Amino acid sequence: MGRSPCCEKAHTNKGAWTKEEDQRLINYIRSHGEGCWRSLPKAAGLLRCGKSCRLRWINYLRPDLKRGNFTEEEDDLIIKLHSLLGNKWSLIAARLPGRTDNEIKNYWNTHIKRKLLSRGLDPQTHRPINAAAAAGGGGGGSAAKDICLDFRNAAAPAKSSNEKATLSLSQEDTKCNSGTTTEESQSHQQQKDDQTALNLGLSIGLSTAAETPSSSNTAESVAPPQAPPTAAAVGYAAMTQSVCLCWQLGWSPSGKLCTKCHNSYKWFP
DNA sequence: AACCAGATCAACCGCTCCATT
DNA sequence: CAATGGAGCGGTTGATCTGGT
Repeated sequence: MGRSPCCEKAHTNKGAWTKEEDQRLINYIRSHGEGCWRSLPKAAGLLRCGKSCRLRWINYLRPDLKRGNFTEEEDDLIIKLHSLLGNKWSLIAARLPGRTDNEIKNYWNTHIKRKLLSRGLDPQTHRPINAAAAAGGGGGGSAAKDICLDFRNAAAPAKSSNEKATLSLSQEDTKCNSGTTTEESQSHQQQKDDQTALNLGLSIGLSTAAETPSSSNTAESVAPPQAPPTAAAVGYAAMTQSVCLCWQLGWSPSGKLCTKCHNSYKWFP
């Protein structure tokens, strides 16, 4: 059944790249650009798998790579992004110019994990380790679950009629944490600070055609629909319909939406 | 100097996603 | 609509480096 292998394994080199191979790849991409990776090795005269060429180029040879140690700012940004996105290294890398997903992944596993552990935080959930254990059982899920999507509260009488179906990760909006120990409260405070500093303008597009907002959509301007749904309405919608979560993180050049959202929110290009 | 353990990072592997046919 | 193939992603591996004994 399977598909043909991505390359002829019998005739490909493996392991570390030689200078000559690097040079061949660089020369080829300089003159032809990044085209079809599958056919590139042959065209470039390399006995390598296309995937291997792609990886080598992206992770090591690309001219715009920033080599060297990560700065404190980059550290913090990675932690914040990871708390929101989980192990979506490519998305995280997209926010760090000159850094690759592989580099960030390695850095996370070797440095940041330890850093968070030393702060008493679970690297996966970004919650205090005690709380993570207490929340326990199946609670070892991805960090992305940290984002509070608690529509049960929304279904209750709304605190404010202006509540929107928009996730802006400010302190007020992250109500899921409930740590109580001193250690927890310290790291909780840290977490709050982190989240306060970063507003990625996450938005939730309910997959209903009932709303037709008219503003443009950018990371900074995730405007509510003209007549914002009440929290109760949002909660009701969430309970009665499938919810489509489109994260408008603001860095996708294509800004693609799922088909449902695209159809529902007609103001998107 | 020799050995070992832990840390680091480049590269591989298998899988999924998505466009095309 | 299903099959196919290429690209990309995330997890894992293994070679190399570094620091401690």
